[in-house]
Amino acid sequence: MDERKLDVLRAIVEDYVATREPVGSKMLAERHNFGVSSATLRNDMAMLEEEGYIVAPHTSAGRVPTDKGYRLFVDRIAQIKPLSPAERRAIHQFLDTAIDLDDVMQRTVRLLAQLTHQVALVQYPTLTRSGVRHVEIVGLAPRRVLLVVIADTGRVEQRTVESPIEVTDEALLDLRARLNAAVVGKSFTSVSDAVDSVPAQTPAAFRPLAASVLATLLETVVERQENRIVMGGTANLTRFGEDYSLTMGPVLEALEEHVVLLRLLQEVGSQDDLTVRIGSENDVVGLSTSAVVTTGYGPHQQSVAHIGVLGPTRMDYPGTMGSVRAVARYLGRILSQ
Amino acid sequence: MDERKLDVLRAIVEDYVATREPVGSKMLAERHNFGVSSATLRNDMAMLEEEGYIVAPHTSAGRVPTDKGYRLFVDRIAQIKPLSPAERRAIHQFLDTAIDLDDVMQRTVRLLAQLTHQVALVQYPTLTRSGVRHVEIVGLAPRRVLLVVIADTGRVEQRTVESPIEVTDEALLDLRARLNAAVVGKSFTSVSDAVDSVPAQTPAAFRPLAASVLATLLETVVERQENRIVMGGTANLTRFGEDYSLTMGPVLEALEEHVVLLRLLQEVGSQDDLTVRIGSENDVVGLSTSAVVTTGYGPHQQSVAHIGVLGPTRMDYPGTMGSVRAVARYLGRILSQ
DNA sequence: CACTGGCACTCGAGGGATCCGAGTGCTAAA
DNA sequence: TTTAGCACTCGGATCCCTCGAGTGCCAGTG
Repeated sequence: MDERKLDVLRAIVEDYVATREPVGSKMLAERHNFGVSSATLRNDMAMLEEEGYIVAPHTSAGRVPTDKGYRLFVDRIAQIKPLSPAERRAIHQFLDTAIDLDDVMQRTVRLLAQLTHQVALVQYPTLTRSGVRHVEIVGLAPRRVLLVVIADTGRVEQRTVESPIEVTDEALLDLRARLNAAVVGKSFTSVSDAVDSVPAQTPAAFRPLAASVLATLLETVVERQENRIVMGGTANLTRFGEDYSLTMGPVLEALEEHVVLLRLLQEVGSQDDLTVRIGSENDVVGLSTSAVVTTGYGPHQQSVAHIGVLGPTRMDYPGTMGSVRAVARYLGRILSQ
Repeated sequence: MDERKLDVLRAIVEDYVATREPVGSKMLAERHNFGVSSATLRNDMAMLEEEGYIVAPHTSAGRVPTDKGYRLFVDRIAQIKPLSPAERRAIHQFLDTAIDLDDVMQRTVRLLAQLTHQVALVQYPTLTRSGVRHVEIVGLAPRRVLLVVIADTGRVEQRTVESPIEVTDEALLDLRARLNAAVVGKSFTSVSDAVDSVPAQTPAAFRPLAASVLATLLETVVERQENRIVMGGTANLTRFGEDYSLTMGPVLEALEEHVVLLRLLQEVGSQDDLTVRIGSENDVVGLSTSAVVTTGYGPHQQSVAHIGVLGPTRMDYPGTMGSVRAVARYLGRILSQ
């Protein structure tokens, strides 16, 4: 691929993102110092169009990047833009004052929305790769107990359990001790193996209770692994001009489906941490004019969940990628503590 | 106020809500059987306009209700529309299968959005009027413990506490027992009194730990009383025609401010359970063309939190009010269990 | 006194017709 | 390979006109 043609594509993407208007050969020659005439650029643009990187909305208008064009831009041209010192400071101030996990998630999502001027998505740390710090059982009623599982990421899951038998304090004490002995320190994925032997060891009188509690525990760690997602900045959707705002209905609908959100966040591309999916690359209906930038995060450089940003395909990729990466790193550092 | 003039206003509101277009005297005479001519209606409309209930967008257009007009409609004209059997069934099916409090809230918000085709808001049960079921303290690190407070509504609050002294199992056991003895069964508002005597009774060695845990406990019950709100159905904002969609930016912004949401939900009007705030009656910037319908809910007929719906002032008030009330009642019934 | 029919008037929406200019592709020359 | 020139296209803006729903007012009627 010709060096100058890449430059031309870069210029088209940047100008289009900045002005929201199709860019023509003349403007291009004026604003950038290519050292060649607009006629030459026209030739290059014709070739770019032939190869499918740009397209003209109609005959007498300039060119607009296609999804393929953005893809090439992201893959081969764009340099991830590092944050400004002011922005870095903002991250610190914003996140360091958080008081608990919920608060961290809330603040992260706001921060990300503010930095990128787009819709921010933050997934709670997944249980899969985290470990169990403590299991607590509390009697609520004669035949009902509350099961609380505390992960070492600070996340807490609770479920009520109906017991087939009357619950005594003695039974609770016994079961609590056995459970904690069995699972504390284990990873969530290995809980199922770890509790295998618990029923057998439990005194026969408590066994029905133990069985139902264990069943619920397994459900909790297996089924509800990656449940919660926080979203923010939806108001930013209106800031991209009418053409995008009008396609906003489907976008908002998609964003309300947790399943969809999870798919968006979790479909990670290569081993490269920063993933960008552009337009039709999202196989979600309604997001054909949207792009998603995601990355993993987690304590100690391992990825336990994802964060990301959604906006129009016509977005500032270098800046967005920089913000997402920076926030993810800082978030990981906070969770490491 | 003349009987027929009220009828005319009703017809104008209903037609305008249905068609989204200013209604003129002719249409009105055709569609409804007033038994009088359009000229008579014109006179009535002129009076209604003089009194500020309706207004003409421009000379040669029909009339549109003002906020004051909607207000009169809601106060004196509208009959709350009961749900259809199918809708009732939907509520049951939707809410009965919920597995925990989070799930109940999630499902409620979806349900409400679906029933009303608007933005639904659901506040978690407030702690203020609920009682403490259990307090749990778990050691996380030598100098850090996790405090978990379980309310009798099933809501769970957790906070980490930094301890000034090394935390021993013995200290935890002691403190846990004392705390639970002091506060279990008490309402959240009386917790502060209930724990007064705890530090004095605590062995001197544990007292610094007790102090910091207590401080956090009080913070939790006092400060974070009415924290969480779930929202859904924002995509419905796009379904009301362009004129409303274009004012959507400010609306979405308002909806992202938790403080604003809380204000919206909590500013209850009279003792009457169903509160409607129309247009400028919401002193929130950006909601001048929106209306909010809220009501309280809670177990055993007492109101511990609020739910509501937000949409354009041009909304189906009778239907919306019916849905909100029905969902609130059923939600209360579920929480009573 | 309330209602009605008639009438002149207003004014926004919609439908051409026209113009303008940014942008294009092509060709021939440097 | 690049450039200058040129004919051509076509969407957007502007203006103008018509159309019709809707209004207010007035004089007449039961």
